[in-house]
Amino acid sequence: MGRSPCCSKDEDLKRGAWTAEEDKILIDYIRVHGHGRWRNLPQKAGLKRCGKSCRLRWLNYLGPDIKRGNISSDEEELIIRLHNLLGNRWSLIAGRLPGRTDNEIKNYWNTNLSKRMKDNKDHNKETTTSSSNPKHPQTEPTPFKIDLPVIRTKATKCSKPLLINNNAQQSTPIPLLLDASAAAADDYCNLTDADGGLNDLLINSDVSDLCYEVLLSPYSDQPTTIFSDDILNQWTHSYFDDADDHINHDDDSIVDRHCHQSNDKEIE
DNA sequence: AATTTCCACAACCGCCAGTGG
DNA sequence: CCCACTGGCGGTTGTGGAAAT
Repeated sequence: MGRSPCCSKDEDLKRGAWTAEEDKILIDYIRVHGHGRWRNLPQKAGLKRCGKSCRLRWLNYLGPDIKRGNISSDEEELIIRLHNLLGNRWSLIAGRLPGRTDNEIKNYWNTNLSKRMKDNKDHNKETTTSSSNPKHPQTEPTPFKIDLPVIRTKATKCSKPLLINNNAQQSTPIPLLLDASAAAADDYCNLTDADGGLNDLLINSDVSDLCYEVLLSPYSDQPTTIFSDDILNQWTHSYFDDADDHINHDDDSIVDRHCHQSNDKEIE
């Protein structure tokens, strides 16, 4: 016997678009009682809605900090950069855009940007193809082999930072790699949200300074984001300085993180 | 003017992690 | 440890309006 669903489909609950009246009821209720306890909220507020639906309505539409209106070009550029960096991690991306919700950004990406990105990609492919000389085919370029530990993102949460990949034996610290293109992969370690610390760093930092991009493969025009050592040191120290009881610092080591999740894999 | 297609976005759904009893 | 509950996330769907035919 599993958990009961958020709202039974048999119940006489209203679905679909919210009316102005329902909005008002929800706003008034939250103004007085605050939000939380979403499951019981509709009943207490007198709404024939599922709690989850109320929560979504509040978070995505009615909340006081929600910014309506068109996405500016600055915001768009930031979304593109962050998506390149983080993949489909809309809540993280939204955290960098005050007043914008993850849903809004997700919609904007799906309707505008993803198509544009695809078009750009196609255009690049065409350009590359048309510029090649069939009589003198170039040898396939050798993929740039980079022997680095890779952390692929996963859209799940970490709660505890654990030590730690010690590369003290290496003469130069190796950069960590975040492969945003693998964001949907199921079984890789997550680079974010160690008790919120890294999230905060991501959210509160200027991403344009965080990283640089390289093409690891000549077969893909999808750049891979590499964080510079400086940034990683900054991240790891500013975060872990506050958590010294968790961490043993090692001067020449790059701090690596593993998730608490049992299915986390070793970095490659 | 009527119909069809496309687009934007609000809303829904299923899953997962965290939490507390 | 187990289980139920809650909140949160990302993917997907539904729908109304605009544009095209």
